[in-house]
Amino acid sequence: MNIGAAAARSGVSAKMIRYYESVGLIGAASRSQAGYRIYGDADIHRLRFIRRARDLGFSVEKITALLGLWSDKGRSSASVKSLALAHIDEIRRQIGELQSVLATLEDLAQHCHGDNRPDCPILDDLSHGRPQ
Amino acid sequence: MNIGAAAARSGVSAKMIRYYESVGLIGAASRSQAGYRIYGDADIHRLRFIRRARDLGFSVEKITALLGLWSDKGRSSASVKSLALAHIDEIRRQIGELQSVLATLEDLAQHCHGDNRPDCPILDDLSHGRPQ
DNA sequence: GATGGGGCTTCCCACGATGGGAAGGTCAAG
DNA sequence: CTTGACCTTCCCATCGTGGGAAGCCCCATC
Repeated sequence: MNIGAAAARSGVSAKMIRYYESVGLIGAASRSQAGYRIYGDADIHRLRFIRRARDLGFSVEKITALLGLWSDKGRSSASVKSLALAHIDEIRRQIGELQSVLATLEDLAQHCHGDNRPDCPILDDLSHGRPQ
Repeated sequence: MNIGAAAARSGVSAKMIRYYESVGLIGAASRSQAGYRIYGDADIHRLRFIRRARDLGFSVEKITALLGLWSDKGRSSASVKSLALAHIDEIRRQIGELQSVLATLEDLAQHCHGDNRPDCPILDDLSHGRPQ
């Protein structure tokens, strides 16, 4: 299977497959006589794993660790879980930050009458760091 | 005031002040005879505005629009509010995505016993796209 | 007046993950 | 054999930020 077919079957673009190879997330694919990369079912499986993990927000670096645990038959589920929990904490932190920003903006927008007058608490806040 | 002092007083690094100038977010600063950038209180004010807006997650592009409205005495608060509301929607969307990912990960982590056995629903999900 | 240290300048590079595109080789169908 | 789709490598761009080098400038201290 060429890289295009592998991309279609894995949901990872050809561009990204080459990129993942360049950063060592997947090993160098074997090549045809013409130099085309050749992939098998195991590669598709691995690429789908990567795709799913990316969708869940894991960085390439974290996925490297996950892939190591995935292929390590003797690993403990505890080590996988700790990676997942760390990621969960990170996401919770991001959500918290966004919610804080959101609350500020909602508050500002609520106090902005939004008509044709130029007075605007939003700009006042941006300008002075404090409402009014 | 030189760029270092302006950075200290605005909370925007000297690097970023030069960057904002290069992308047109702030005008080119006047220069001393030696070529040093010179800033005044109005510039500090503008930089603080930018800093605050960045903290609230506005992109440089959006800040360009906000700055335009800020300096336009005849603008309506409605136009500012619509920018803010669009940003609010964007943040809500981001929070929603993160919450969806979080729910998935929490579910997976909850079903991973996290002991020394190798069975791990997290890796199973990443591997097959569906638990088990 | 010389010297040193810190600040300023511009320019290049890096991040992370992704896409775009050019130039050139290859394959398969007609 | 031609044509079009596919593959290769290489470079560039994104977005906002930081690091660092080479070279000039300013001020204080000796």
